[in-house]
Amino acid sequence: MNKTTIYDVALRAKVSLATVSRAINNPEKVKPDTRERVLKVISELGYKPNAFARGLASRKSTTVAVIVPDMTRASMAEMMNGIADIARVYKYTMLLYILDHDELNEEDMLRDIIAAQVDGIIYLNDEVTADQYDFLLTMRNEYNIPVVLTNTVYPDNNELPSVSIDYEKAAYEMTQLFIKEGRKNIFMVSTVRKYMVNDLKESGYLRAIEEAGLSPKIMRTSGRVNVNTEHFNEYFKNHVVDGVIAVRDSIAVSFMNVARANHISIPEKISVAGFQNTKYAILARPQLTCVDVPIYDIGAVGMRVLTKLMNQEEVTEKEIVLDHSIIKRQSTR
Amino acid sequence: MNKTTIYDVALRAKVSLATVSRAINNPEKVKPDTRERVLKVISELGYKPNAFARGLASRKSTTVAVIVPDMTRASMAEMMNGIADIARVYKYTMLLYILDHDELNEEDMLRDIIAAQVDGIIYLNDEVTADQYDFLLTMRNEYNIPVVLTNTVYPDNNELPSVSIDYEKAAYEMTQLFIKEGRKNIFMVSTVRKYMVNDLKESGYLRAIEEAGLSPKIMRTSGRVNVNTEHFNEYFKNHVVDGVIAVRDSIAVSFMNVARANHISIPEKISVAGFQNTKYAILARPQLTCVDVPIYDIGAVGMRVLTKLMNQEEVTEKEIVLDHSIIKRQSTR
DNA sequence: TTTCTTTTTGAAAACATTTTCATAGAATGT
DNA sequence: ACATTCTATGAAAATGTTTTCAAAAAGAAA
Repeated sequence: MNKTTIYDVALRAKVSLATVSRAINNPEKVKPDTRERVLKVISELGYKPNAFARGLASRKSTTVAVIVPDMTRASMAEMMNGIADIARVYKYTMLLYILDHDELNEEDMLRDIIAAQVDGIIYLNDEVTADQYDFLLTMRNEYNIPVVLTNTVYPDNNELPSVSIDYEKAAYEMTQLFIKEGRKNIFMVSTVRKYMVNDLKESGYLRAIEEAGLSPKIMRTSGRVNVNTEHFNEYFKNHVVDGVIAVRDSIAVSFMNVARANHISIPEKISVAGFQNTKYAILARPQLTCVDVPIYDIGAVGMRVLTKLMNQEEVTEKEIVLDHSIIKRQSTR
Repeated sequence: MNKTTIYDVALRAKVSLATVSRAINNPEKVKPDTRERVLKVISELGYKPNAFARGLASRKSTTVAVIVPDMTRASMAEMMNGIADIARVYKYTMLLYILDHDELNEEDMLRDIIAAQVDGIIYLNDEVTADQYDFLLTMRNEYNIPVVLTNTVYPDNNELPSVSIDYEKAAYEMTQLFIKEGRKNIFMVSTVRKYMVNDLKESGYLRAIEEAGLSPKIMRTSGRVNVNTEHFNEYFKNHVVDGVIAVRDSIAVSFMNVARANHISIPEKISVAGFQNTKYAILARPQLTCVDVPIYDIGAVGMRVLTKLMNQEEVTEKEIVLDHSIIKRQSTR
């Protein structure tokens, strides 16, 4: 068992506890030779301060809460990697809260998070409900815990810092691309369930369509593959279509499958594009044109911003927008 | 700020700290009416014990370390969901350790984990190196922290409990299926990099092939899509093939793409199958036959076993094997 | 030197719990 | 009614740090 405490170190280095503690946390406050002596003993003994005692005494945890609605969403894993890499650099530990079927049981979680005394919260979601936003605001304002949103923006309120891309613009550009290709009947395939980011994509699409004097056509389907396959078959029987921009890669691929089944060639008859640049896009045939979202970077930058906030450093930008790009592949011409 | 401490509760309920603590942690040791009175005050005040003080005093953390090699592997997310759901039920908090490029920096992590005083460790990986296994054994044997492996087994040593499926058998069955279809030149496409689970799949494949008196053909490729596409083109120019069993869905899909590009029809000419039953399998055309691995359950059961171990309950089975099934789709006939 | 700052250090308090030990009171047995 | 066991409670110790405050040591200024 690891029983090495700060006492052991102090004893062996012939200094007091206070000095050991300082040697670790405020090295500049202890004379160079004693500091070195202490540090040497620490490494000899393999001493590591007990996280609980430390947290209790300092009222700091060097822990951040990572709140995730649903791990299975494709973007989450990559974003987590970004967060983890930065957290490692700054020596933060991650406490993971996966929401229960998207339910944020505020009572419980609030208590948990308070009890854990996390130093910061990073919220990973393409969607924030008003309740959830309120909850996060409470955490920040009442409990003084910095909060960063990644891959989301909350409309009409940028009180909480966020890191994302400009989804509106991305959709706008993608739509323009379709228009330049001469497409006239461009559909946006969005989700039935409302997501903030999808709203942004829709409005970018609408802006481009209106500018071009075309008529907007938004179809909403389920994110579930087997459901939307049926739905596509039904829907496009009655509609003329020569372009489809889906809010997710997987939906785009799903549409391409339906098109192939109906012997409609892509991209000759219909151009198709998606969002995110996942593995689905590359494995699909034809390979899918899509908006590349720098998901890893969003996580990494989000965590970096959080470290700044936790150290009371000034954060100049509240709403950080990273660059996206459009990756042209074979599903458009 | 949340300043409600156990003192406030004690004062208001007119009992001592000890009683409050007991009312929370050992309800049976306090008289029903006092208990109720205390609990009532607790909820009135919204009191939640400080996790640090609690951890410090009790030397327990109700926290488990979840060690993940790389979040982006498709199975991780779903497994995490399983773990999280069970952790929630048993009120455990998850500390997430994502390895740095698969490197387990033992020194650091060991210290971290010790310092955090986690009550248990759950290790998510389809691969455990000897070093990593030693590390985990140390944690268990020297520091008395229970460890559970999920989706892995370590050959020739089942000291540490594990939860997985029988990959050997699954591969064996899949290969038999191909043989029954009359396939003679069945390839197993595995990874260049060695993974324990892939070794198991290979040996299941070999067993079936040998039983049938066919000659085994194992090809190893990269997991990276763009790399293996090239590789497939090259390799199968010089080989007769009528069956391909890939160790991952994505590799199988990747192979199907190459086959299509070469106008080889699936499943007429070649049967193809994968492992895991991911979304790739469903989005692919033809849809992919594959082994369904109950990934969520593996996580959930793993976590459940860990809770038992943490509570010193007896765990009868050390090596838990969950059921798999073969899902037949259009890529086999 | 002597005095005044500044730096470095240690003693002790604070952090918020759980747990041990002792004791008062209630319940049980005789 | 008395002795004995059991139950419910509180006082105080223990957990392992950080931080405050005061004092000692060192350095600078006179």
